[in-house]
This record gives sequence, C-alpha cells and structure tokens, in this order.
Amino acid sequence: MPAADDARDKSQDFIRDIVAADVRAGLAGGTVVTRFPPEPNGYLHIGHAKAICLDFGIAEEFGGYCNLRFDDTNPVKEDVEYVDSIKDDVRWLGFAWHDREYYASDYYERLYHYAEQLIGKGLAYVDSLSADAIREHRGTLMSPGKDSPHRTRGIEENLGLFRRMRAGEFPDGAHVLRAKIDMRSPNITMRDPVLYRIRHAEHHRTGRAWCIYPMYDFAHPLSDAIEGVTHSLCTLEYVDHRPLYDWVIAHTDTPGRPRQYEFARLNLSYTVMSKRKLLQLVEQKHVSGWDDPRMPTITGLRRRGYTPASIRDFCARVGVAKKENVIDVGLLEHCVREDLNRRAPRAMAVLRPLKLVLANYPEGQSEDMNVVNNAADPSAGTRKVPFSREIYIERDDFLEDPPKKFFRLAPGREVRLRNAYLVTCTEVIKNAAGEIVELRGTYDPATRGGDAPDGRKVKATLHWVSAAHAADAEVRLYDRLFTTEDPDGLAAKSAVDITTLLNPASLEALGGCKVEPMLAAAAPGSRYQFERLGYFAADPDGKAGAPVFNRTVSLKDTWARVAGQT
RNA sequence: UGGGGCGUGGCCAAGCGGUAAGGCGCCGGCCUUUGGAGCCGGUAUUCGAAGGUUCGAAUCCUUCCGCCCCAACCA
Repeated sequence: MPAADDARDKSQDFIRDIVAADVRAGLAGGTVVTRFPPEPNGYLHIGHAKAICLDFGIAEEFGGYCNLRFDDTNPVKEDVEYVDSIKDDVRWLGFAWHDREYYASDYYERLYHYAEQLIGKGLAYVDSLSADAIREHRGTLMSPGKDSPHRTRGIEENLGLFRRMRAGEFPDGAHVLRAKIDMRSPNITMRDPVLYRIRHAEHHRTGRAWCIYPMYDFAHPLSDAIEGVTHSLCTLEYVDHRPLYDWVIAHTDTPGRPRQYEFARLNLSYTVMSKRKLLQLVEQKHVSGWDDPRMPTITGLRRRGYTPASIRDFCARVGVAKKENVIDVGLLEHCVREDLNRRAPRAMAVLRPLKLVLANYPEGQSEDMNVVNNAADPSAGTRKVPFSREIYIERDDFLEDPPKKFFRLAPGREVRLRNAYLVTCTEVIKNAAGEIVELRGTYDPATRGGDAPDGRKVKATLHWVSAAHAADAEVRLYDRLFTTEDPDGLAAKSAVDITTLLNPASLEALGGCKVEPMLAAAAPGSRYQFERLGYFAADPDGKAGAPVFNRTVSLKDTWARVAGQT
C-alpha cells in the first residue's frame, strides 16, 4: 500500500471517521454534502476558520460539496455588510462554494409549508402567552415546565391563527408558533420550543415580504434537508439541540435525512472569540475596526499579514475533538513564520535608527551591494541595495558596555554588515544628556560582500540601511490584545468588564523608521521579512513614498530570551 | 438539585484490551553572512481518582472527583 493511502486510512478525527464509515456504508449514494452556515451578523474570526476548514475540507476530501448558507432568520441583527465580508473571507481563505450560495431566507415559503404540516399533525400550536409567561411556564433546570393553556387549541384554530400571523394581523409578540413536544422533558430544549415569532421588521433580503420569522431550531434542520446536506457539523453547545433537530426532520416530509455532529469550538489564548465581545471592542473604539490587525478576525489577520495557507495549516494542526480547548497563540504564530519563511522576500529595515559613520569610506561615494532576496527560495532572485559612508543600524545592536553574551556591536568590536562589509566601532558620540547620538567607525575594504580574505570570523551580522538612500516609514508593532491568557475566564471570575483586561501596549507605532529604497513603494498587502526582525506586511494606510508596515510576527529571538533571563 | 458533553505531559492531540503516535513549547548539541532558517537528540513507568474484571486495562465494569453547556419570541 502506497504511503498516501496509508495516510488517508489513518484516522484524523472522529468526524472524518464517521463520514468515512457513512461513505463505506453507501449513505446518500455516497455523496457527502456539508454546509458552512454563518449568520450574517458579524465578521468571521479564526474560530470560524476552523469550522470552514472542516466543512469545506471534508467535502473536498470525500469528493462532495459544501454549501455556503447564510442563516439569516433574524432580520433585526443581520445585514448585507456582513454577508459581503463573509464571502470575502471564505474566498480569501482559499475555499470555493461555486454556485452553492444559499440563504435560509430563500426557504421561507417552504419552511412555512412545513410549519403548517406540523400544525396539521397536531404537533405544533399557536401560543398567545407573553414572552415572560412562556419563560415562567418553561420551568427551570431542576423543575419541569407547565403546559400553556393554549396547548390544546384545535388544529383548525391553530391553522387560522398561524395564517393570520403571517398575514400581519397581529403585533410583535402577540403569538408564537410552538412545537408540541414535552413540557416536562429534562432537556429544556424539548419543552415546546418556539418555532416562529412575529417580527414586523425589514429583512436584508426579503424586505417586508414576511412578518413572521422561523427560529434557528426549526429553520436549520429543514434547510439542511432541503439542500441535501448529509453531515451537519456544529459546535458543542448544540448537542442538547440534536434531539429537536431530529424531531423536526422526523415529523416533516423532508427530502433528505441530515445528521448533526458536534465538535469543540476553537479558543485562542490572549484573545476573545465571541462576536458580541469583538463587536464591543469595535463599537467602543478599543480597536480601529473589525480589520484591526490585533483582532482575531479573518480580516484582521489578513491585514496583519497572515497568509491563508498559514491559517489553514493552523486549523489542521489544532485538530478536531470534543474537548474544550485553549490553543496557544504561539502555535498560530509558528504557522505563519513557517509559511512566510518560505515565501517572503527579505528586506532590510531599521526600526530605531542609530547613525554609524564610516570614517575611511569616501565621502559622496556609494555602491550597489548584490543581495539575495530569499536564501530559502532561489527563484526569488537578487536585488541591489545601496551602501554608503553613513548608514543606520538598529539601536539595540549597539551596547557601550556589553554583557558577556551580547556579541553585537560595541566599542572596538568588529561585526559584519549583512551583504556588505566588516566594520569596527571606534568612537561613541553623545549629547549633553549623555545619550548616544552617533557612532563612528571604519570598514575593511577587503571584506566586500561580508567575507574576510584572511578567514577571520565575527560573531554578529547586523542589518543596515544607507542613510542617503533610505526611505522613511511607519512601522506598527503588535502585541497580544489582552494581558491575560484567558480573558473570558478571568473577566467572569473577577466580575470585571473584558475591556479592563486589554493590553495597553498591544500597539506601538514607530515613526521615522528607515527602510531600504525598494520598500518605499511596497504595495498594500505585500509581505516581507525584515532581516533579523520579523515578518511585516504593507498596510493600506501607507502611501507611495510613505509606507506603513504591520509586524505580522517577530522572528524567533534567542538573544531576547537570554537577555530576559538575567 | 434535572439533562447533556468532556477529563492522556505546559498547550493541543492520536490511541478503542497487548504494554503511551505526532505537533507546538521547553532543554541540550551541530551548523550558520538573519542570535533567523535548517539538522540531531532529550522531554508522560503513565492516561482525573479509587476499586474491580483480565495473563494483560488509557482502553471493559463500578463508584467518586473536576470542568463546560442548557431555563432568548438569538444563532
């Protein structure tokens, strides 16, 4: 057996095991149909990415289909802005739904028909209790509920009332349609769940055509059935709803027989994932918008510089199981580093410039150094980078009084300027306050390119930018959005608002950064590795000649760790 | 105090009666014109706990403990 088959046979997760078994058993003619069912009431985040990779991934692997279905049954919360962003994000992640773009609202007429069918079977009734009264009748976790006085209404009366609900004869809240199941069920979901409510509201797709709207528990299983979905994958909080899902399917003459399976949602350390909380951050301006590079939204990650491939890889590594989890954000960072290391062209940029003047380099002279764009990718080619007498190096790369393990530049010490020359620091110039303002040094003309003919070695290689040729840039450094690993948990435990746990240092904008000439016109979205610093993506805020870069993620930094240990 | 889900190393996660995969992290070493990348090695005598069944248990049984979800005319 070839290795590929071997890998395919290996169990990947419990859901794929189930699907594989169903396919073997010849279920639904062997064609697997899944669906990704977002409600268009917010932007997609990395948690949705996990679901998207699962839904579309399984369809792809088993040669089936995945429908993009908007679960738009609540007109007051939904908007086209969100359906557009969701489509953008799914597409950007690399998945195609082809012509399978569906809306629960497209099924309103059929859904209504199924509702009448239930009424006709005596399995649904119109209740005229107030929302409060319904809640009271529902009972509690510990005690059973009580039947509504309207539970015994006759079929004809129910039908008449329901039709008048649809006709708009009643105000919001006057009546609801309920399933007649069991008010004493230990599973509260089964205590005569509401199927339809009256909402005189404008729907983003159906306008004013309807004033009654189906509830999730009714619309979802039926939409699945209508579309021929075979495997309806959702998160753990719906486990209790599965009996109702099956009940709806069992009591209507639907075409398909979809099955629901549940997996644990993704949680990421140092951030929050609920749409409500993300919306709060946006509305209260704690971030610049849904696409703020600190947000765990797909659009935020995109602006931050994450690649679709890295997010897909992350989702694959995280796995699918039923255990509550909090994934270390470090894993996500690892995934982008790995991807960008392969594909990002290198560039030189100095974030906190310190001028170094090479006394023995002729004034007014400059030369083009030949530089490899990406050692990890020969096809990336080479480029010219200008070098001259005055250059900028990183302030952090010089220490007047270096500790033992610091082997960058220091007085009297020789280091390599990457792809250029070996240079030695000969003098430190300070201002009246005693701050270092400039360095003087010499270069060794025999070391052009960075190698010494006599074979002498240096411990450090520094990145640099020629002062005369440099472009100015703004660079935005990001840190975790929250100061604590589990903001949700801490906020709940200590009864504080989530915003009190925000990291005040999550954004640091650096002005006056010096970047090599080629970066001056970086196209928004283009990604680079700034050598020795990290991966950066050009932000749309930048303009030609005045670029803005977002740090996607830093490079692994052994020195930072060593320095931090002391 | 009802119903449901879950408990395998710091974080994920395989395993499904035959004697603890893998990834991230971490710790060493090699290599290096990015203290990057790469390469090599190490990192659970033990699977929430206690009993029991068995030649043999993370896997079966019993009891207990812990965490999460459910009482929107939200999804």
